[in-house]
Amino acid sequence: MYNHKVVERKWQKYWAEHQTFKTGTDPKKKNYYALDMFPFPSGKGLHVGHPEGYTATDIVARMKRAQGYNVLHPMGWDAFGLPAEQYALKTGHDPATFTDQNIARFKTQLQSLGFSYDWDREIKTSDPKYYKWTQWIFEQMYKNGLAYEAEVPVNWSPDLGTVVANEEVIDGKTERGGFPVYRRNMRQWMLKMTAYADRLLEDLDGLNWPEPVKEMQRNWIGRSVGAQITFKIKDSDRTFDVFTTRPDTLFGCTYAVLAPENKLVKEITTLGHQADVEAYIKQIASKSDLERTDLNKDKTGVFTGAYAINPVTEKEIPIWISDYVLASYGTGAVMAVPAHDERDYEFATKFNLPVKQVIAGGDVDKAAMTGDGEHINSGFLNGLNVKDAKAKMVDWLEDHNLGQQKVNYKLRDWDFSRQRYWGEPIPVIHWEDGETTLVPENELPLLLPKATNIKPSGTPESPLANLDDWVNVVDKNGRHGKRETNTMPNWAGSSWYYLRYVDPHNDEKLADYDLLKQWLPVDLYIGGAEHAVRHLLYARFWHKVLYDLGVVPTKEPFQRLYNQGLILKNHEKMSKSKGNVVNPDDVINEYGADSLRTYEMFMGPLDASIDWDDNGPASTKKFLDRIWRLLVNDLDVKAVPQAKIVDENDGSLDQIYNQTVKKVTEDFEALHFNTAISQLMVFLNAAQKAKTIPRAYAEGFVQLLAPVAPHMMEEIWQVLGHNESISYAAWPKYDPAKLVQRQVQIMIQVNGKLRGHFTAAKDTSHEELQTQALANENVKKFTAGKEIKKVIVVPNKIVNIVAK
RNA sequence: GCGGGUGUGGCGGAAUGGUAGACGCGCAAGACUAAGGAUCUUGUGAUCGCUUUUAGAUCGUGAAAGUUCGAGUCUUUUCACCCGCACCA
Repeated sequence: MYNHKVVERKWQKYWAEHQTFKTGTDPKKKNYYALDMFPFPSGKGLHVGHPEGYTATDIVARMKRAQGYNVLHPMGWDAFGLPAEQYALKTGHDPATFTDQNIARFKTQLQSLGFSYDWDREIKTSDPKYYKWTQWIFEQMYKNGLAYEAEVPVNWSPDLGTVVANEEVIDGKTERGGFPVYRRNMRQWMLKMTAYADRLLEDLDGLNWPEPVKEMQRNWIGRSVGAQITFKIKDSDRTFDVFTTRPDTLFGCTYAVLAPENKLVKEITTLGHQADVEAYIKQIASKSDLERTDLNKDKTGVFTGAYAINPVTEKEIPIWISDYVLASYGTGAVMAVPAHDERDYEFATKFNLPVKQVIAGGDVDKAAMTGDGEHINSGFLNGLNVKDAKAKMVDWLEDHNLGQQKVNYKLRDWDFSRQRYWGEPIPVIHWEDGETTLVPENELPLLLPKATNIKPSGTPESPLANLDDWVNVVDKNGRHGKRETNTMPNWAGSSWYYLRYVDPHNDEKLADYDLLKQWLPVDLYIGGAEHAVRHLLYARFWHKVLYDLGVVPTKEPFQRLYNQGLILKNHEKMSKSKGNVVNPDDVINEYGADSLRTYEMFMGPLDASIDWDDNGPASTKKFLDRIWRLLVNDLDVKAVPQAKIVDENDGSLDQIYNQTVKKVTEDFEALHFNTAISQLMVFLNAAQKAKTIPRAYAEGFVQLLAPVAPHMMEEIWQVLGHNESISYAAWPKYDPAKLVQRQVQIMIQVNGKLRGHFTAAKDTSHEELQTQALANENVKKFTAGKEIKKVIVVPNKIVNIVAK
């Protein structure tokens, strides 16, 4: 009987001792880079969702090795970040120790699944040897004007004691922990991601990624073309700019709205309105983002008392403030055209502001008219449609120096500061004379100091601010300075880790350029869809920056991306609180890693979210055990059953074997593991029924299954008489000549309904098929007394008789 | 509200416009057994029919319409669920 506990341990040991999965460097071979999204080593250990994506890449990696590729298949740890720090705070642990313990546990678990990682290339983002280069990349960005400090509106989470990026705010709450987020201005380090907006958008087109992910990134970047228009303020030499996608409606602009956070607000508010405006701003500031969105239906705002001049009508329009105008998009000010914008319409209706229709159609007494139409009340635009009017208005604005065409993005610069301890220190010193300098490159890494009190300070300073010895520095001229106390967000380390795997021990560079040239871009990258925007956008951004610096040879990091689905339990996400978590350790213990791997690949399409079936691993174990019994002698487990596994080929399995080789190879390549395994089951069923199995077919079958269930297949491979690991045995090939069926089943339809069938030799002529079909007894019943109008013959498939 | 996706047996799921339900789970019957939760064999969409065997008939891929000799697959409308974005001017 097959004992998975003994055999799995045996081969895991063998692989480690023989360095079976050391990355190949044979210059004669092609290279293949199969990458998993590295995990954040949480305290909970691996859950059953992790092995799904990991098994998928492992299968491809193993197949590629057998197909003669050098394969880079690494694993590492996304070790910095809030969850570890939160947990450490709660339990009084040091996050470094705690993280290392978690890593050790994760690694043991991953190894027990038999993944073919090259563990010599293991990395962790919290390792100074690693984050030295994270800091180095930051410094390059700073030198190139891509990292800058600014007072910006941020998402502040008092509960976490830090700001979070826009991308980390879900429904007005923090992604981690679900805490409320408040808007406030803070001095932050920003990365100028917007400078790459167009390239991030354009280069999506060439990527082999799921279309929904590309679409999400496009939406997130949110490019829109419009005009920036300058408005003068009445009785003042001040002006402000607005961004609009509808410059054609400028004649209909009857008021303007500034975001409450707009700096201009204080300056223009007239004496009589100061109290109102201040009260409103205060009210807005005390509301979380969530509360602000909840107020969606009901628009709020106050009049500033100031007026602007509509540049085209030269009429006075009131300036209001309202939180429906976002400070962080465009210019933080809008021109309101209530007749042709739903939001403006709602606001104007509520506050009794004038509505002026400038495009014919609709009924602006009832609702805003946002469609296309002929311009009216619009001077030189009258009679034009929207498209032409836009162009003409932009020309007019440019001629009069009042505005120009402008492209805007929803994408914001990346808020790169966290007021927390467990992250990469930002290598910057602020000097007493106001100068800001980088920590010199030869002094990197700037180590994260050991600290006992890592509680968030609740202020814009991180806990590092309390470490006087660390914070205070003096240069050789006696000038005093303070280190930057903000740390990097945990997306920093994960934005370039795939580069480090290529050359993980290099002390001179983040990775050797020639090696990067050999391995990039990543051929296959599999991970969860939750990273569709954030991680993948950040990584692409960093990659492009490094490309411009000549550090990496490609424009894009990941050529082919695939998202694995979730594994559900009773149609719900698994979670501790629901008590429906399946622990892979238990499954491995009872059924073996091979059974778990096979089940997770068999359960359905890789990208679908599918319910976990408690019988699943048992069923795949049954399948694997049937293979074992078929190929290994019951009495002497070191030999094959001689009567069954023979050197002669009686031809009975020819067709199905060759079909299986073809389908499994193609399906693995396409990541259709469920249908590949199903085909292997079909072959096994046929092989069990066959009198004998040619040894070559038995071996080929074992090879095809080896990427999925490597431990048992290694063992059987050995029983079949091989001394070397199955990993590099050349991948089976199929003989196209043997795929062809001699006999085919021809289905007969009458008026599109199936009425019978017969067997015919392949490539029987049209006429012959038609004659045979019409002669069928059951068919005659349905054609009797009817006129045969037409007979459609699809060779080797079907005959359809149209009778009336 | 906008964008994207998915709807197929009791369940997970297969099906280049050409035999719907491959493969597996579950279930049922039988065999081997002291026993079986092991293993093997057979059956398994619904309804009817046949029930001595072999056939066979009607319906059936969320719903409705359309294109076609022929639609799970293509088109339109609609419903449900899931994911993403959510005042982006």
